[in-house]
Amino acid sequence: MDETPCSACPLRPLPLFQGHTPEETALVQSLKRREVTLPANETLIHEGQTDAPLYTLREGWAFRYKTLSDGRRQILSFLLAGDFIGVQQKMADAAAHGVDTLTDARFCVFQRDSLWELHRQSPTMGFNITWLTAHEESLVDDTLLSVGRRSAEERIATLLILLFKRAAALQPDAGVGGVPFPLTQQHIADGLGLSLVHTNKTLRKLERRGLHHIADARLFMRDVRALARLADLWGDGRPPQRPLI
Amino acid sequence: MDETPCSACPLRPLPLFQGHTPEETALVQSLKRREVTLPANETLIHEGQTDAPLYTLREGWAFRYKTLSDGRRQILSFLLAGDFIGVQQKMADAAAHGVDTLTDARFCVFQRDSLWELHRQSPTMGFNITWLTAHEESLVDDTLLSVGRRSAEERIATLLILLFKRAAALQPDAGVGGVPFPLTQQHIADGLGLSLVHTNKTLRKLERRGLHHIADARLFMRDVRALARLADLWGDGRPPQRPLI
DNA sequence: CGACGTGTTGATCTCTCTCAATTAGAGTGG
DNA sequence: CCACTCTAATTGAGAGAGATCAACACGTCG
Repeated sequence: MDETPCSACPLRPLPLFQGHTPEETALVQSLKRREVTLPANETLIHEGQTDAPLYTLREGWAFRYKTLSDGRRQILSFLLAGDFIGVQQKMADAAAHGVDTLTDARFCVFQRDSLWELHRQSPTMGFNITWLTAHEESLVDDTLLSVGRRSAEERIATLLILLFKRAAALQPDAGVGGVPFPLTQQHIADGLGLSLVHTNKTLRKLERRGLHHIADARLFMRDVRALARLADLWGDGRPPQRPLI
Repeated sequence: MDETPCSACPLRPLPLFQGHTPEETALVQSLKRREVTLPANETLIHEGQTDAPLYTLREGWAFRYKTLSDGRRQILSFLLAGDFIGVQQKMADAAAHGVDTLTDARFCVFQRDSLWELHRQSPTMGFNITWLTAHEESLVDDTLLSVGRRSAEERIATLLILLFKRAAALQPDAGVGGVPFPLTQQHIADGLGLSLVHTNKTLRKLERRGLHHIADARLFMRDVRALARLADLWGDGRPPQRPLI
């Protein structure tokens, strides 16, 4: 219906999408099939679904997840505007992951074989895809480090910092007045491998200490330094210290 | 020195590498710089190193990992012959991961920009790279599900099954006499977000129950069904049950 | 108004961690 | 051949972070 052409995509001004030639934009446009909008808390891709098309998240928040047969759920990553969805879906000998929305969301839909067409017709775009895929993986790597080796406090501090960064990068003012934060505590718990109750208690503890504040689906960072210290994160570049012991 | 040409690469007969044309093989050969061999328990890529070249693991086992500044380590994935190393390294705003060998290992070394050359000169190969990268991520996804939501017993069962599958796929007899298993219990612990002691106790419990057996760096599966039940894994395709509650 | 989803808090319970000690093998040097 | 050292595996005991159970508060909505 009221679909935006790729050439006027609101995501184009973002740093990530700089440098696309008009031809490349036209190519993407030609592969795009349609757009879909979904309300919050709906399923875009069902777990185990194998024939899902390729999506791009144009607006809103979503997340990828896997569940065990008894219902335990692990959120694998959160998806923000500009993220790719479904590259991993292809040819899974292991069952794939599901994708649900966190907010009302709008997706661009591409045919499954667009991935190949993109590679074939534009090596540059193809290269970008691998880069994006690799980058996606590095997000999961970070989460795995958290879930595997950080305490609850540290995990939450890490999540807040990383999500804040990503959300702030999407808005011009870089988040001075806070950034959108549509996750419920259940989502945080499922993203960090914690129970809902313990997530709540830890979140409250950090908030009471004045490290952050969450209200009306917005996240405010009150003491990034303290959070970063907790998270054992140093913006860019790790300090030159090696394991001390 | 005694380097094998790509056309005679021992990995070529594997299903993953079928279907490469002679031209594609020649292209890879032209981008290959050299080979390196490393003894067991050595570092191929240091954590935080940003200028690492691209590698292919030709023979042996290795693993990717991240550590916190106090020494806590999380193994992100295990690498077997045929695996790609270093695609994620590029342009990391977060510090990258390290790569260590588990056994004596042999790597093929490619220039950093080979990734781009490959895309430019052969869309097919470029497409394969994204596919491989996406597949790598799905391995990490699986581990994240384990570490986030499975109990110690379940995690170990899952790891044994998945590693057995991968190792068996690399040998003609499909692992009837067991497969190589060069991990120490510390590696298992670091790969599953467990402590060494608890890993040992859980491993022994499963072994005493007759589910598996590890000896002389080899893994024998004694009761795959029981392990799969524990792991909540069903070979291919998830049973049609939805979360029950 | 009752039902529901989300957040909050207190009280147990338990899985897993940490600490400590021992065993077994491989390698080294005398 | 035998101390000596190192690494990996093993086992017991006690401690603790986080899970589970149970209530309750609050806002939204049909």
